[in-house]
Amino acid sequence: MIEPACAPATRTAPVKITDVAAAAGVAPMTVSRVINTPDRVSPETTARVREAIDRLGYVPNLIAGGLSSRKSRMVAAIVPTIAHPMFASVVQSFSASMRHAGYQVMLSISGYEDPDDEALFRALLGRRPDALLITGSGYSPAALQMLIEAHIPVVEIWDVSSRPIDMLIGFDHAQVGAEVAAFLRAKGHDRFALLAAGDSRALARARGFTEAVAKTGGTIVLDRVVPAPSTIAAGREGMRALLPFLDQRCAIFCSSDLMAFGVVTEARMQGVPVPDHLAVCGFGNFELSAMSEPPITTVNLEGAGTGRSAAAFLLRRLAGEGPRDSDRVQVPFRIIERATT
Amino acid sequence: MIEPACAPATRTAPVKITDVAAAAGVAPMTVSRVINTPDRVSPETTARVREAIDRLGYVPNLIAGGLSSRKSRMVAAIVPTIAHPMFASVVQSFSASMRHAGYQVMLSISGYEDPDDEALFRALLGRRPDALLITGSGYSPAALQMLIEAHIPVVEIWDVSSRPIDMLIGFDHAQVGAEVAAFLRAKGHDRFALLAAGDSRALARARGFTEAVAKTGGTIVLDRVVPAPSTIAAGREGMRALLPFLDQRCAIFCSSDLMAFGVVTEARMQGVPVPDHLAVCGFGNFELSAMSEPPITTVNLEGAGTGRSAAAFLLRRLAGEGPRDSDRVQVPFRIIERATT
DNA sequence: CTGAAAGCGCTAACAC
DNA sequence: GTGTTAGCGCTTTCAG
Repeated sequence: MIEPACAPATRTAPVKITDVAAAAGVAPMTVSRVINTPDRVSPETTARVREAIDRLGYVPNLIAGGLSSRKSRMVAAIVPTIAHPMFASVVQSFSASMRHAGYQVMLSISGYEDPDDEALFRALLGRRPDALLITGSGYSPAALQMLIEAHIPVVEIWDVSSRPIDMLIGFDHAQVGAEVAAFLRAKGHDRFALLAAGDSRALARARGFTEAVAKTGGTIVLDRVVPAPSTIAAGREGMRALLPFLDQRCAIFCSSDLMAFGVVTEARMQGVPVPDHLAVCGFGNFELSAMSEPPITTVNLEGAGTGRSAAAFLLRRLAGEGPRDSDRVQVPFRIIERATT
Repeated sequence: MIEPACAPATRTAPVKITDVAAAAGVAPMTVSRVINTPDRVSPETTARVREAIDRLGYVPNLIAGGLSSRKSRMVAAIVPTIAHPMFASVVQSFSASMRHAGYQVMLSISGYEDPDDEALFRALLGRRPDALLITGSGYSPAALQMLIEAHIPVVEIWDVSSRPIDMLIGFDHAQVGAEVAAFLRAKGHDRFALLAAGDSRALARARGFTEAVAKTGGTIVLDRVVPAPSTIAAGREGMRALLPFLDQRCAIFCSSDLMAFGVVTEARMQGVPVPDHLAVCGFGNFELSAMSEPPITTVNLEGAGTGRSAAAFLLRRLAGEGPRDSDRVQVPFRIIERATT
């Protein structure tokens, strides 16, 4: 005959610190110490309190504790999407690191065009996160002002901003575009196409690409912008739009590997030889670009590394350390040449 | 000459409800009413209070409010990963729906093998979420007991459990496997291979597939399990492992579209005709399976629909409505036939 | 090492 | 419509 470990739920009220204290015959404060600073309590008392905690199934109310201690042990994170491997891995590694340190992540997926960033920030800051991770720039001055007034550590990722609020882990998207252009130019191309999602970072990469092409005397034969986020379908359509310009050799830079894969796939369908007649470069180094055939040339960014670094930055500040020069870092990116260029 | 809208940060203490009340010449409670129940305050008072709120940049402390009202307006969500389009879209649609209703999502990415689900639940429940979304089964009895004792609405997604805690939106993974087997059998196959990730749901699909194959007199020539999560690379490797068995026609069921894409890609490399010599079926209906060439036969599941439904279920409960029979629903799935079968 | 008192910032419940 | 009082459940601070 198996008896349930706990009495049936006759008591519906959640057990609180005073219940545990009464059961263990100590003051509430002692229960609090057992949980938060165990080394300041005698072993015997600790044992008695622990037993009461287990027996009653006490789960401390961190909300109440946070109000009192003015520490929520929560951090907020804002990303435009998690549908893209890049941001998914940033979020995944960031929340793993934060959770490991005892912080819970409140995630906000803002989308690409944010109608009301002030409302979003209010909803987040109202929960009094101890720190904040935000993606890129493009927020309104009023919204940014709210962040500043919140007086919490903020790390911006994914984009170098002209005026970082606090900490920063990003790179210059225009520079990526310029380097891809230089890379393709060095491979002998002089006719280029551009396939970009309509978000500000992708557009910055496109701009950098266009300018570098112009500077070196190349031509842009097609400059196509599609609504963010980028998709394989957009890549295939883009390739079809490019067909009329393929009377001569050409190189295309896509704002993500998804698009690049779409271009390569459609090129194969249409009988366009890659890379001989059309060179393709993606962005993001997703598993797809490495594992599809032909493997696709792309730009690598350490998504997981960015998430971990962002967590490390915030945790250092949360541990009480002050600002440093090294709080603003450039994430290294590099072109990974594969079979499509 | 442009003056900053706010005075420089001389005051570092965060503004609270009493500050606003003093500035507007009303009681704190009135400020609270302006924010939470505006129709119970006269227009003149409202205007005065609003002005003070804006001028001081007041952001209500929802933590304190929550402690008092015993509502956190936060919900916790646990998913094994967000790296897969399926879960990414569930999380995305779920959090959009919840945010729309004023709830913030605390996201926990548990991974596939959870070493300590009790610690995870404690960390989450300690923040007193108003509701909880969890993925699948596989939690320890002690951990599940914590959920029950939390007395909050819980929705389980993605899996039908033998003993649902509360609400449920899922499907029977073994049944998916069985239906895929029947589908392939009807297409004349009698030799089968299986490529599964090592998580419990993928294994359930594999089991259903195997059993159905056995029942109808087919043969499993290869049954390969790889560590979760599934990847394109695992698909390519799986295909190479299958090569020795391809002296005769064969059909393979993969536990995700990523793997199926890997199989198809490697098959092309190896000169194995798809679907004539090898039929391939994936799972998940990611964009990749629809947009790659050849498009891949797969099983469709409404990820975004699941997230929305889960949110709707929880919101209905949070609005005070009681349990219903319809709180447990089967998500429809269906096989989408494309060019690989 | 342990306890008592006094809040944290807000809202429920009850006056007026 | 508005104000007052009394907590929410915990931790800070200060005494023992």
